[in-house]
Amino acid sequence: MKPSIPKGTRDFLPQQVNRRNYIFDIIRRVFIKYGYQAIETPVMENLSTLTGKYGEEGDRLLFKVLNNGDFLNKADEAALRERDSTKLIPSISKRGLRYDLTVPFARFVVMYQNDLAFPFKRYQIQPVWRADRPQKGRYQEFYQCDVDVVGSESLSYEAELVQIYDEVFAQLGIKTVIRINNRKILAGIAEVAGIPEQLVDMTVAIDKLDKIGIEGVRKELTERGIGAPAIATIEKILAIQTLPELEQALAASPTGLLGVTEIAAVMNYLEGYQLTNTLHFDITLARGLSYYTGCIFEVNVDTTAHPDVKMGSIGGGGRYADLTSVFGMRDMPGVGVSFGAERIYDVLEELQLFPAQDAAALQVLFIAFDAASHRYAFRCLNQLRAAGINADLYPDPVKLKKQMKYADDRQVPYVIIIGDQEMNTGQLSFKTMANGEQEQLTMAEIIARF
RNA sequence: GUGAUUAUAGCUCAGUUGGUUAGAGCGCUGGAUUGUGAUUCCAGAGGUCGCCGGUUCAAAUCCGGUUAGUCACCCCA
Repeated sequence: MKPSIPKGTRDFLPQQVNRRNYIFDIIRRVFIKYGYQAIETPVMENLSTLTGKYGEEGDRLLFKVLNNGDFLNKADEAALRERDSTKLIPSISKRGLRYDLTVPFARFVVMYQNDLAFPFKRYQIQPVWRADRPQKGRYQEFYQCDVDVVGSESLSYEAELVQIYDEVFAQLGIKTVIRINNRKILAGIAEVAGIPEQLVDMTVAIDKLDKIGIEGVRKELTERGIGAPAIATIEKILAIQTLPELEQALAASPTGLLGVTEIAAVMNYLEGYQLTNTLHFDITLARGLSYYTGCIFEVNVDTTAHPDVKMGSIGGGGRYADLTSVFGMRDMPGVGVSFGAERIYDVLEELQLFPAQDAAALQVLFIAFDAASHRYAFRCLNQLRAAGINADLYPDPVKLKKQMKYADDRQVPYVIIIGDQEMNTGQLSFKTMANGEQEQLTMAEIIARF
């Protein structure tokens, strides 16, 4: 049979795994430094935990897991007869693959509320699954790196998350623009424009501004049934750049003013803190139609510093007033952000920012001529490993050519060749692959080289 | 859910208006070289042209269907 893997999934070669771990390690270390703790949740959740949390589109993109056993015998007869898949699902599938890390986290918080200390600061780096049609940079299985704090409304956490973004991308060497806005400001705009009940329509349209331009947004707003006077008001406010001007424009909306105050408070926390990346208040940032209620964030590659990189957002998040009420626990506010690890990988690759020397790589390969020197080499190998040097021994004393070729394929920087001569003198042939130079060194001298 | 596009050697791909035995590069195996990789030279192995059907004297090539991949839209990371 011809081997293959499911659509939208990927295998990772050793180099790719090392590079992915490089990204995850940086992110993880920063999370830990800021006091966040790791949790993990199962790949599968009860389907009832997942359905209805991501909208109609989200339900369609959920991977459902077929029940074990004689599931058809227990299937909904009527739905089966009508060939109604949607109606049939509950009776044949009770589990699904997690769609994101936020909903499982909400479930987790409710289940362990008595064991957690609030504010609870958690991070989670795990794969999620979506039955979307795959395309460039989008997969059915991909990793999310989420960091959230729940149980506090303090805006100092918003400031802290900006610092986390800043520090991670500084360490990765990517210049980014961290954009910040506030849902309450968007609500204020809708109020001032006289269309408070069409807030969602307005946000969805504004969110596309980068992509479709002001003309496109105008068209989209019109299509969504928003009148010309309201559109004019919206456009006028979207052009505003500074907080004081915005305060004036939103004077009629207490919610809008609160949003402005919140942004100012976050900026205030960050005053005097030296950011490596650009923090930019962007009134046009909207972040889709998700559950955010306060500050929202999005991170993009700085196109001034990296003009050739064409990449969507590489991170985003925001504050939500109530994470857990769908699971019966009220008044649990939180704020969190996510890192788009898959996209960050692509950016680092394009900018050639991955470290050249791979920490996990093999450093030395032993090569032997015959059975006796192979046994001798095995003991030398143990000494190198005991000294903490990544070392390996070719498994058989076959032709040198074959062993050397393996060393080359493994891209090992040094080879130690052992034969009669070396065993008798204790002076091993230590070869530097890059230039082909060979030296006669004792084990002690070799270990001292690393 | 909508649309476009691709499928030929292990991999990446050529293959003319349909016409002899389907090619290249890389990789693989052996040799030049029984103590040396990457470099050089020589030789060799390796293909049911995704699958099913149709047109034709003749199909990798044209037509229909089908499966799978890729890309874009919707949405999203």
